[in-house]
Amino acid sequence: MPHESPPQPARRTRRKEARPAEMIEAARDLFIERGFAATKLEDVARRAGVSVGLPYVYFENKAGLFKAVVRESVLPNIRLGEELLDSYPGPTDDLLRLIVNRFWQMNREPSAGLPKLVVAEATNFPDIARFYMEEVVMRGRRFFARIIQRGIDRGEFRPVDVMQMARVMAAPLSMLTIWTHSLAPHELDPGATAEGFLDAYLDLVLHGLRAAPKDTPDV
Amino acid sequence: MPHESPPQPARRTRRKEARPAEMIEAARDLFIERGFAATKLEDVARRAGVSVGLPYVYFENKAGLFKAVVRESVLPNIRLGEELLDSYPGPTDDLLRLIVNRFWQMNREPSAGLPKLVVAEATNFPDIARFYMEEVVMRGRRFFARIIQRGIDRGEFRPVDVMQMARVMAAPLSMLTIWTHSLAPHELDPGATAEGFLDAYLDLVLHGLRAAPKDTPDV
DNA sequence: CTATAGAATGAATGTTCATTCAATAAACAC
DNA sequence: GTGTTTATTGAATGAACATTCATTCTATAG
Repeated sequence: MPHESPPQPARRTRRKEARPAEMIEAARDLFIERGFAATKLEDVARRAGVSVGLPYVYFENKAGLFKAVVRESVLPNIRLGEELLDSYPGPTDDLLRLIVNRFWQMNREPSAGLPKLVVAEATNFPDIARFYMEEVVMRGRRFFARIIQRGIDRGEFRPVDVMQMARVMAAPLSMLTIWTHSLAPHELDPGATAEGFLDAYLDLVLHGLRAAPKDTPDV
Repeated sequence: MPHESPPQPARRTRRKEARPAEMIEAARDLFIERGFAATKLEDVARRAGVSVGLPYVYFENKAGLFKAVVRESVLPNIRLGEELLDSYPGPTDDLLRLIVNRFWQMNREPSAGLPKLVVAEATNFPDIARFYMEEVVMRGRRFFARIIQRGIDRGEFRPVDVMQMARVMAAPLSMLTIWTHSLAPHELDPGATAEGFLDAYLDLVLHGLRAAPKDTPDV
């Protein structure tokens, strides 16, 4: 008989640094798909390519892993749009279009399932809910508030209650993200695409905020 | 010693007709609060005032109870707004304001937590997801589409992609409902009320759909 | 008042996991 | 090579929980 197992990555490799991230990623995907309670740690371990016992070396327990998932998945995606907002010189219309485009790209990443997960588990994990409120929700509101304020300051948008309008503007995008990871796979209307939704969203928002209704261009 | 237990409802009463509804209600509240997997049937039974075994007399198992919860909780609240839409004679602006008011009232009922529950469990219960898509989502979209079409037909709203805009218009309301049963209890901004949200929502939508931008009133 | 049907109970069962930890084997020092 | 450290394993443990069903009790008929 010739040699054995050349392509297999050799079980029991020691990679102390890479393990936590790999387990967090595996846990994130399964928690998002099935929810916290319905996810077995054994499945997480299998997907991460480790044994059942290893998560307990790096995390206190299942809840600790969950908290790590939320904390680690939240931070990366936050600064992207904020930089854009600060540097963009053109009209706020176009800025918003650009931001929606970036959002649409981000929405395809696996971590985009987090909002659904957090919403589903908020009651069972109050400290995670608080963390998410501070780090994501409040930050997101301020982000949209700044965009609206920018439009008002430049005379492009009419004056509105900026903080409330920020919440309303964020809502359809949050809903789209949650939707993508829940009911979207069971969509019955072939025309109900994310692109169509975002087009209509921009249409409504830009018309709804526009300052000087002097002309009425089509679409 | 005088008599015993006059106010107690006497354990082991036989009420074949009332039991299912009572267990469904108890299950609904707990499923919404904790999620399906994290809810113990023993807790459901206790809250419904029955023994652990009784749910299995009326439902096949825990999943069967879950499905009954969704099916029973969905139907009641649907026709309310549709009747209003058919009978209302005035401007579509006012009709929408009225509908949002009714929605706001419905949002306080316990069954308003269903969207969050369905979204959270959609992946684990595909047939429930399909049912909900048909009975609630599609119906809701058609409802909003009819409102928009009504406004366009009456010359009050500008022409838009009606089906897409219906989805966008429904999104903030769905989001508010989900929000109420997830992160709202951890709100950090005292000004972030549901009323303020709905005011801004109406403000945005009515300006965003308005047909003839001849004047620019405040508010 | 007694008998019968069937609604309701709750102790018992079996399974499904989260969690533990003694054993194993990479990696590295010498 | 040999010894030491420690990352990793996976069988074993025990608790939690869904589900069952023989028994108990209520309501109603006769």
